[in-house]
Amino acid sequence: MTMKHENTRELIVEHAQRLIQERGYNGFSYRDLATLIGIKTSSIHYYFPQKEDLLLAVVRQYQSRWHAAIQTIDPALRADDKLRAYVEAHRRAFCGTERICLGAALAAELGALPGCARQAVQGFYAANEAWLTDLLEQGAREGSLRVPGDLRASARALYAALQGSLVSARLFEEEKRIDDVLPAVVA
Amino acid sequence: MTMKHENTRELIVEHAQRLIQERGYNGFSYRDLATLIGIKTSSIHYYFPQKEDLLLAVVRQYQSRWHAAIQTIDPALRADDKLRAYVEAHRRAFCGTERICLGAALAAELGALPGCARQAVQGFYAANEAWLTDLLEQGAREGSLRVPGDLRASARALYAALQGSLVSARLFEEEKRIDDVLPAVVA
DNA sequence: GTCTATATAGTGATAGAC
DNA sequence: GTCTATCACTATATAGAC
Repeated sequence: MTMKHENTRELIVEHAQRLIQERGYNGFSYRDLATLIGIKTSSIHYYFPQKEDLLLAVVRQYQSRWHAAIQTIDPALRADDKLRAYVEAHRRAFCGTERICLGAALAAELGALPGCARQAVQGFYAANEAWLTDLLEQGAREGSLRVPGDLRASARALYAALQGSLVSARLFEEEKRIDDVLPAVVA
Repeated sequence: MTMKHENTRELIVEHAQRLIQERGYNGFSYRDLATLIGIKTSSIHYYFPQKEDLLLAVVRQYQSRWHAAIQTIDPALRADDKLRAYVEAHRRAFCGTERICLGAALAAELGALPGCARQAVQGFYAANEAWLTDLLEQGAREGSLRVPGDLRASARALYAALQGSLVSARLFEEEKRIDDVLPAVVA
C-alpha cells in the first residue's frame, strides 16, 4: 500500500491518511500535518484549499489502492484461502501501526464530517461488501465456507466483524484479534 | 440559588455522551454543549474543569448504565434468546438515532484521546466480551449457539461484529444491519 | 510552488462579580 | 452555581512577496 513519493502533494495525502487513521478527521490540523512534513500550512492550502478537499483526495486514493491490493489475490484460489489472503492484507496494512481502516475511522465520526464524505465512505464499504459477497458465494458453492442465511447479510456481518476487530486490536494492542473472525466462517 | 435545571451536571453528561456518540470526542466543543443546554461554557468548567474530566464522567456513567441494562436480561433464558435480548437492547439504544456505541466512537479516535481514556474504554470492551463469553459457554453447552473454536475468541469476534454493524447501520441508514450478526452464531 | 504575514473565528480554560 | 469578561492559543483560510 505504501508508495514512494517525490512531490509535495503526494506527501500531504500520505501523511493525512495516516493521521486520520490514527486520530480521526477532527484529530489533526493543517499545522500538525505541515510540521510533520516540514512545510508551511499555506503550502497545504495551495493543493487543498479546504480541509474537505484533502479529505476527499485521501479517501479516493485509499479506496483506489485498496482495490488494487485486493485485485492481487489469485482468483484461482479456494474461497477460504482467498479470505485468509484478504485478512492477511489487513494484517500487513495495520499490524505494527497505531492505525485502523480509514473507512472505519471516518464512519465512526460521521456526524462531524463534511457532508460529501458520507457518500465516499459508503462507496468504500459497499465495494468491500460486494467483494466479500462474491467470496461467500464461491465458498458456499465449494463448501469451503460456512454461510448461514443470506449471502449479502453474511458479507456485511463479516466486514463489520473485521473492521471491529481492527479497532479492538489497536485498543488492546493485541494484533491476533484480527484472526478472531476467521473460525466463524471457515468450514 | 436559582437552579433553573433540576441537575445541570446530569444534563451536561447526558448531552456530552450523545455528542461523542454522534461526532466523536474531538467533534464537539464546550460551546456546542453549552449552547445546546442553554448555559455558558464556564458553567461546564465548574463541574468539569478539563474536558478530560467530562470524558471520564461520561464513560463511567455509560458503562454503569449499560451494565444495568444487561443485568435485566433474564438469566433463566436460553443462550440464543439472551443474545436476541442483547441485540434488542442495542437496537433500542441506537435505532432512530445518529449514534453509535460510545465505546466504539472513542476506540475509533484512540490516538486523539487523553491517555486516561484508553483504560476506561478497554474496561468497557472487556466487560461486554466477558458477558458474551459466558453467553457462548452456555450456548455451546445447550447446543443453542454455534461456537467454533475458542470461546473468548468467538466472543471477541461477536462483539466486534456487533459494534461494526452499528457503525455501518448508521453509515447506510439501514437499521436492519444490526441483525446481520445473528445468523452466524444462532444454531 | 513555497514562503511570510495576517485575517477571522473558534478552542479550552480562568478570574471574579453576583 | 451561574454569569460576564477575558486570556492564550489554535483552527481554517487568504493575500501577496519571491
